[in-house]
Amino acid sequence: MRTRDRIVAAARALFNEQGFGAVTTAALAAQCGISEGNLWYHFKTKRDLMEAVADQFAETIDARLLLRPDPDGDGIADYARLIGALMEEFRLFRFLYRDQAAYGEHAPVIGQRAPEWIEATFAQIEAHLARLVDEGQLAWPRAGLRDLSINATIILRYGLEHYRELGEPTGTGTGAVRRTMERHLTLFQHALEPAAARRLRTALAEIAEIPIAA
Amino acid sequence: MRTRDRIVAAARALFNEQGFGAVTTAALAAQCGISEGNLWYHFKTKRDLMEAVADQFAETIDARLLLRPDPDGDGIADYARLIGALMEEFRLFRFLYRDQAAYGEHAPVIGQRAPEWIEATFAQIEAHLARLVDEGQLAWPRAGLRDLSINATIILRYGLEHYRELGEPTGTGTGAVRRTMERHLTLFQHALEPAAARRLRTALAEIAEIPIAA
DNA sequence: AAAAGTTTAGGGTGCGCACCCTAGACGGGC
DNA sequence: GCCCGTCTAGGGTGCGCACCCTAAACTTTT
Repeated sequence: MRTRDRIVAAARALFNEQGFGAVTTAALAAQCGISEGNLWYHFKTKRDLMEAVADQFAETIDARLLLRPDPDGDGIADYARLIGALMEEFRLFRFLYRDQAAYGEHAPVIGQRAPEWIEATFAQIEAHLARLVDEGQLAWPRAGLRDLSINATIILRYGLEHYRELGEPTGTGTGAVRRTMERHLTLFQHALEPAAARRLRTALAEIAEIPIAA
Repeated sequence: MRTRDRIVAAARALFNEQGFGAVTTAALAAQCGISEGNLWYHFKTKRDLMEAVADQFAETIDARLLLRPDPDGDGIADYARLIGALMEEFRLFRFLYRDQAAYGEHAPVIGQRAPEWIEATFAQIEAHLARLVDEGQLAWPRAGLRDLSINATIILRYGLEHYRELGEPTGTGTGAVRRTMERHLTLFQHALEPAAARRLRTALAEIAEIPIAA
């Protein structure tokens, strides 16, 4: 891996743990096992580094937003795939999801595009849920799918913070990701066809075991 | 109002807007219309000031946690009262609710008590919802009330951030508070007796108009 | 082998910020 | 009038941090 990429990855991880402001360039250089001078060779300012992370964030979101329910596929599997991708994103860029509006100042791409991303995410989830309704796996009024999508997004997104504040560990392997996904299921599991509910639960449990690209 | 109290109130408001770290003591003094020296007369360190705000936070939560559904009262009114108190708290101490775990380092009371507060909040909401079930106003399985309470807490709590990120104004008078409360209603309004749903909606709308102690 | 790119080590700067210090002014209570 | 508490003004310090600089060493590419 190129040094520059290693720096961006380490920065993202440290920002997730401590927040952007609390991570010193000295600590970051040490984490990468490089000299601070080398950090400055690759990035002119700390803000440039933030923008590199933000660009990755944008790319990740753009790629995820391409996910669509397959018309000839399996709605449950497609939905699980989407939720898995979302959770991965929330974890990879946790500091940005913790207080995204505040980072808009540091990285213009975020400030400009956050609203559109959020709306597109709701629409994406809604499309997947609508597929479940079409397949007879979910009994939910069409008019209520948007609200369900929004609520699901909020629950998934803030789930890890929720467990963190309860004093529970939230890192990989702790079960927090699985619990977060299960929590979001409580929004609509009563309206799922029982076998579909079981399949979805199983699919999400498998996804929860996949470690993220640290 | 005593200067010390004015300082604490101004600090809380500025921390809500900018976060603790981004508020300089110089800016705070200016906001209070006092000299910086006077700020240091009242508080030895910035952290002492943080702790004063945190103490208020703790008191507010402890007082709110005393709210109980009145056995001889009206479940809907009691529930609205609780939700109103919660929303007020989320707004008064918005910065602490934005990233509460991170503030545990600055103010020990938060770090030590956050888990217990959160659990108590769930139980409180659950008790109020159970009352609605008992009164026949809400059709919800008793076993599902805890999940509903948790989800409601998360939605209410992060609702303002949600609108903020959509680029919508969230201050007093913008309708964001009302929309947040309505959003949480989408979790269970389909299970509310129709007249009860209308009454609750009306009660929450009235609460949303009450400005918070700036 | 030479050129280009990357990295190190070690010194440094400038700035922002929390906080200190001091003498004196002012206001309220006795 | 005295005492005490509160506040001001204006000067300051020390520290943490992002970032700079430079020569040399090392690695990769041509």
